[in-house]
Amino acid sequence: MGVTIYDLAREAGVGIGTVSRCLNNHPSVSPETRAKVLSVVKRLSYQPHAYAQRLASRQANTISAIIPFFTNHFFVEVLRGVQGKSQELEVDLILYGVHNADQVEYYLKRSLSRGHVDGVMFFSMKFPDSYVEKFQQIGLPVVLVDTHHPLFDSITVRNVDGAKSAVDHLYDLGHRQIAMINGYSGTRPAKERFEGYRRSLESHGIAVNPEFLFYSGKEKLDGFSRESGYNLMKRVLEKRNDSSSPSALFVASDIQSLGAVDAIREAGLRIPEDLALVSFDDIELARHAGLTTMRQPMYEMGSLAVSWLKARMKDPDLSPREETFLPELIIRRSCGSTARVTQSPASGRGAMV
Amino acid sequence: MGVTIYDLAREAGVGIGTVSRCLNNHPSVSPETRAKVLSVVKRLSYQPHAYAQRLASRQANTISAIIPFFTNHFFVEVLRGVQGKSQELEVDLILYGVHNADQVEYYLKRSLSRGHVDGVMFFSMKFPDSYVEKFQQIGLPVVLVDTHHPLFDSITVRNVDGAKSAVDHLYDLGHRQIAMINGYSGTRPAKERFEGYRRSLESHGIAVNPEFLFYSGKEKLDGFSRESGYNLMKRVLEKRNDSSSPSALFVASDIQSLGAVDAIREAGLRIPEDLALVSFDDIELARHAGLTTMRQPMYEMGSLAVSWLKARMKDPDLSPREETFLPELIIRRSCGSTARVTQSPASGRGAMV
DNA sequence: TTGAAAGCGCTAACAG
DNA sequence: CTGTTAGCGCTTTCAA
Repeated sequence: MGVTIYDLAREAGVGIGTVSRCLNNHPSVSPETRAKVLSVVKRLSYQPHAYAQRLASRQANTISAIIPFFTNHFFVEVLRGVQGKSQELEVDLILYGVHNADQVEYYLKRSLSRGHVDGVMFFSMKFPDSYVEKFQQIGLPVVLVDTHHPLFDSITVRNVDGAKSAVDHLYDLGHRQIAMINGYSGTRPAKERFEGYRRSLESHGIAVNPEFLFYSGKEKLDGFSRESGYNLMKRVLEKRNDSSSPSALFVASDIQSLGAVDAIREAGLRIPEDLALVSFDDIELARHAGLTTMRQPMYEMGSLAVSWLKARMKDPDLSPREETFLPELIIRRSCGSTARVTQSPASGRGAMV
Repeated sequence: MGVTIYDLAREAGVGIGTVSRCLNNHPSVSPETRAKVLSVVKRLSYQPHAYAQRLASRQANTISAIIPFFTNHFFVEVLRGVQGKSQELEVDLILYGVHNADQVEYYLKRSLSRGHVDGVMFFSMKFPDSYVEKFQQIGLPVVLVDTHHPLFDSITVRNVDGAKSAVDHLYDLGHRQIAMINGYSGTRPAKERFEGYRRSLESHGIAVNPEFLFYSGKEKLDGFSRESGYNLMKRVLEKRNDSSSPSALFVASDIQSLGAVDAIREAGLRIPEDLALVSFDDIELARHAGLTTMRQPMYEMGSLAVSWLKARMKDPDLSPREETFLPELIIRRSCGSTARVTQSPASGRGAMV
């Protein structure tokens, strides 16, 4: 069906080894032979057979990304980074989008299949213990993003420092009664972001007021949802008549913040005059809604993951690396800062047609 | 390094052919032999080598998707559909995200590489003429989504009908002075959406008023951008003092509509009281912003693309198929309809953590 | 029902 | 510098 190196060899009057060498830029080929072969390559519009190459050379030149698809915005940005770097490095990217827990194992198994991929990136989910041994054994490189395991490379965000900056910012704006809306307390981001909140207050000599802590239960998406933000904000507002009511809130995620905004508006209150808000993530909707937030460098994380994977593919015995990214404060309207970053009203990112 | 069928054969005391038959559920294997082999398979935790299989069986069980990454929202939804269906059908999905025109050719070439993929899906861009012949020649299945070519399967949206519905809706709400903000007139969506606009007015006995037509130039993203919407709306508002000013607008895309909203707000006007808006696409931001719009069934389009590709892989000689999806009117706040669909305030789709 | 053997198209080691 | 040869791990005839 297709043109093979045998065809090329016959046509050019050389051996297949020579053809292969030409194709792979091997140094020891005379310029004339090379020219001759390459002209035949062009004439017959030869295309190498990817899998034959991969079988013979014993590398797939392909990596896979196992990434949750339900966390809307994060994955999009990260994926951009992954995709951009994969292309730059000329490796193929197999995308495994996870919608539920079962799929994780399925994809892990699939990636494990010998020769299938040279490495896998695993995002935002707990890496199953039952698989770490398998990967170690096979020696298949793994890079973890937004999650952590001591035996693998991992790229995470400094939630504690980020949260602290967020709350510091609120403090700097004069707020002293700062409440927090959080996700499910069993999750790492919830724990760490609370820790940052705690540290900030502590550093300013303010005790954490348990009345000011609003955790979601173990619900859908661990409470990192618009619904949860809405409901928790309702609770915040109910308590408002008490002696000391918060003048500002640190919300653990933008998506919750969006729900909180709905609740605040419903109650006829103004942001930031009545209640200032700072949240976390900087998803695209946050920009649109004017939320002050802590930006996670998602693109960069995705991109770095690919670079690391590639490095590890070259040298599998590197000891596990860790990189932590510091979130950046993005000042918009919701916090009431006068040091607001000016934004042109028409700064959309792109349109679909 | 890995366990091969030779190991299995030796261990089970049979030939490799038999092992292969067991693995592939070939009927002519005795139950005992099968059991014996399969137990060895399990014991040695054998994993087939994907590329060896693919080389020998001459099919890749992999498809690729060449999809623009700059059109933020559309691609995300479509990708969800593609990914979901790929998984259901157990084919691997190679993702080629396009950021600029050059990449298109690169990826096309890459997909063309013999044996690499069994089929390719091509989204939202003009399929280069220079490549249609190549694909035809190699017989590599292609499915086009949100774009069209007579020689390939294509899945598109009925822009004309959708636009007509949008404008009909405005008419039904009592508007008679309906202007249109459009993208660059050279693009298919711009042409078709205008055509729908025209037909709607015509069917109601209203002549198209050239003064009411606002086209963007051939700028970034062909004018399907927030900036363009903003700028065109400014022009609309400047003309407002004239004898007959529009009471409603049909905007060719949500993203432009978002820019238009900015401009309207800046002018101190209200939506929908002073100006009603209906747009097109139903990107996620549209929901958030309360835009009435025509929803494109993006997930379904992605999903169908994979199904079709698979069908064509089975039977390459099918004649080209076409499917057109009818956009659905999603009523929100921007049009001022009282028949508004009720929406819980907290209906976010998902959070990142 | 089964084993042996011939590819699939390529890379890479080995002679020359 | 170049041709030959031996795999890579699997599928698939073809005999037995």
